Amino acid sequence: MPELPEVETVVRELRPRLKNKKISKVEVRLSKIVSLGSKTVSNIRQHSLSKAKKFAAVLKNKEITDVKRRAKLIIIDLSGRYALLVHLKMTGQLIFLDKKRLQRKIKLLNLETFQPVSLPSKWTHVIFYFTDGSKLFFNDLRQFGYLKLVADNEIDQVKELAEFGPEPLVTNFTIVNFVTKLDQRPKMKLKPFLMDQKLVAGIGNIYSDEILFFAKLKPTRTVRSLIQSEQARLFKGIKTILARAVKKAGSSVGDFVRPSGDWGKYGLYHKVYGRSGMKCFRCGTMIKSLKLGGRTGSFCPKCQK
DNA sequence: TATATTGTTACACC
DNA sequence: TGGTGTAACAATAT
Repeated sequence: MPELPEVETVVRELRPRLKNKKISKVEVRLSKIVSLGSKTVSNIRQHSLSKAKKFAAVLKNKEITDVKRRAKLIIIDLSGRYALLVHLKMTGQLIFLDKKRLQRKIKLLNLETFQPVSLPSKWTHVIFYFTDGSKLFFNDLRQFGYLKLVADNEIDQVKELAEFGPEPLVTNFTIVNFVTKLDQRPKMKLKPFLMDQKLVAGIGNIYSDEILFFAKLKPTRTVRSLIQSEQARLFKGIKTILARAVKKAGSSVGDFVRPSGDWGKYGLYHKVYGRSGMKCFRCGTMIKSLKLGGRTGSFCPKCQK
């Protein structure tokens, strides 16, 4: 499940590979995955083209100038004042294969079945072809992810981009900013608070569980109930856990793989996520699971107060 | 076959 | 008006 650390990993590994590459062709195999901003559409002269054809037509011959991240959204900057927004949602993948690896017909391991799969697979919905012979594959088992092509002058109108809260890992996100956010939502429970993209950007189910274990706080505690030292621990937890996870290239839970096909290694360090029914590494108590707002979370009933 | 999965949004309620 | 909580939605595997 790609959250901030996984998306950051994808961006860091794609940036040097994609920068200055020229797109020679885009193949859209499932049109519901792609969309275009209204200004982008109005720039296209051939009105009769299908959405997928328009998408491919605009991208053809564009160069990639940068690859960035905001919250869990990947932003691929393009020449000609366009940007491609990519959201991986639950099961999206971006896999990059250069000419050499394509020729060797390298097979990637499916994380559920551990069977080798070659690309494109039945879950490959969009393929980017570059002029140097390399390819970028967008795969998505659940088909919840999307690729949205927008013009630079309409990027501010992308609602989700405008509404994201602060980036937790930037240095000017301080405890003071964080407490301001806490004060805005006194009644919320801690886990849903952490997962709200408008309050702090980029945290999902895995890292909310891990951050709360680090901070020794129960997911069901209300924001209002936190004393100052607990607010500080929670803030420290956000910074520490996310930074460690980025360092380990994220967690390969579910379908997440890096653009190289390699796994993220932070899953080895999970203390509570996915450990329901197992013993707490710290105190030996059985890790419990709970449902909050329809989401399953795990916590240690003894370590987290 | 019913269920679980997640980020996001729609909507009801106060 | 806006904070809050819940349900619904997308598609698939098991």
